[in-house]
Amino acid sequence: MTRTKIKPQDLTREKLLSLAFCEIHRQGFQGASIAHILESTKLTKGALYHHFPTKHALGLAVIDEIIAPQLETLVFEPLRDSAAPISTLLEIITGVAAFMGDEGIMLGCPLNNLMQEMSPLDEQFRHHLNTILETWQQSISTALAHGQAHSIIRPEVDCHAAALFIVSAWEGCSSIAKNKQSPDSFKMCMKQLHDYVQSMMNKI
Amino acid sequence: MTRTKIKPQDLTREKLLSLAFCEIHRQGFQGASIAHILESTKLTKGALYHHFPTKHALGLAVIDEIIAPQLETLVFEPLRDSAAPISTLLEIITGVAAFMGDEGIMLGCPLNNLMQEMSPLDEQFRHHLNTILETWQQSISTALAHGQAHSIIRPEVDCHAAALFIVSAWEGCSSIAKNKQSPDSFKMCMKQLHDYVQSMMNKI
DNA sequence: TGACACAGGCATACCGGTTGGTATCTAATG
DNA sequence: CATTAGATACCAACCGGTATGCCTGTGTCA
Repeated sequence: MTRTKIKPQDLTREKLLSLAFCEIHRQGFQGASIAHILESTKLTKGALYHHFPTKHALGLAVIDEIIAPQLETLVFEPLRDSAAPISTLLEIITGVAAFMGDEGIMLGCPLNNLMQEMSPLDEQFRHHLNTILETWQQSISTALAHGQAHSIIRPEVDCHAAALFIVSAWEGCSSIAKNKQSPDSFKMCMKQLHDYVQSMMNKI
Repeated sequence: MTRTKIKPQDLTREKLLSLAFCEIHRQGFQGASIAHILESTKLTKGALYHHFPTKHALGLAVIDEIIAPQLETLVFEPLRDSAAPISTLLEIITGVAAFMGDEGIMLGCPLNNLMQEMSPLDEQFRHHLNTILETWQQSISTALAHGQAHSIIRPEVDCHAAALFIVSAWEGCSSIAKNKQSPDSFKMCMKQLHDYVQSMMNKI
C-alpha cells in the first residue's frame, strides 16, 4: 500500500481553500470576508492564519489549487490528450454549459471574475491568473495548428490570433450571461462560438 | 440668449460623478472608497451626501450619467444615424482601441467591469447595467438586420444571436486585454471580431 | 435700493460596525 | 517532552453614514 495517510490538517486546509473559493466566487476577492469564510468552515482565525499568512496568499492558493486544476480537467487535459483536438474543442464548447450548471453560469467564470477584479490592482494576482490564461490560449492554438496540419482547419487561419479570440469570446459569453443572469444567453452565445470555430474548418 | 446659467452646485455634482467614475473604474464599486473620491475632489462628506443619499445611489448615477452616455456617443448614436450601419459598425470596431487609449484598455470597459462585479450582488445595479447592454445588443442587431435587408449580410445569419455574440466577444476582448495588460492583445482580438463580422457579409 | 430672513450648499466632527491581522493560549500528536 | 494545529481575545484602521452648524447667495418687503 503506497496510500499516504490523510493528514487531518490537510483536510482543514482543503476545507478552507474550498470555501474560500466559494466566497470569492460569489463576492469577489476584495468583497470576500474572512469572517464569512470562517463562519462557513466552522473554523477560527487561528486555523486560517496557521495555514495562510495573509488573505492575499489565500487568494493566490485558491487560484493555483482550485481554479487552475478545474480548467486543467475541463479543457487543457482533454485537448492535450485528444487525437482529434478540433472535435474535442467543439465538444468542450458544447458541453461546458452543462458542466458549469445554471448556478455556475450565473456566478460567472471564476477565472474571468478574478481577472476583472484583480489584474489592474495586484501584479501577483495578475501573474498567476495570466499563467492560466496563456495555457488556455496555447492549448487552443495548438489544437488549431494540429487541425491545420491535418487539413481540418483552413490554411489561412492565424491560429494564435484565433485562439486569443476564442478565449476572449468564451469569457465574454460567460460575462454577458452573468449580467443577464441568463443561462440561455450563455448557451446561445456559446453556440455562436461553436459556429465560429466551425467556420474556420474546411468544408467536408 | 437662451443660455442657462451654470449653477455652481451642478459643477460640484459633476465633479463628484466624474471622479467617482474614475475611482470605480480603477477599484471597482466595492473597492471604491468614499474617502478617496472626496480626497481627489477636494470636497467633503457634506458635499457628497448632499447630492447623493448613499454610495449605492452614487454608483447608479455614475452608470446612468457617465457610462451610458459614453456608449451612446461611441456606439449607439453612430449606428442609429448611419445610412450604412454595417460599415459604421466595422469602423467603430476598428476605431474603439484608439478611442479608449492604452490606459483605458488596461483599465477595462467600465460597463463590463461593473457588470462582472455587481450583477450577482445587486439587482438594481444589474438592471441599470443590463439596460445599457440590451441597448447595445439591440443596436447591433438592428444594424445587422438592416444589412440583411440590403443584401449586405447573408440571409442565413441569426441577427439577434450574432449581435449577442458580438457584444460578448467585444467585452471578452476588453476583459482579456485587461488581464494581459496588453493593448496589443486588444487590437489583435478586435481585429478578429472585425473579421468575424465581415465573414457574415456577402462576397462582393 | 437697502435690510433682513431664509434656504441651499457644503464643512466638520463624530459614530458604530466591520475589516484583516496578531498575540497568546490550549490541546492533541508523535 | 516538543512540536504543531487550532481556539480565543483583542487590536488599530478603515468603512459608509449622520448630526450639526456655518456661510453665502437670493427672494422679499419696506
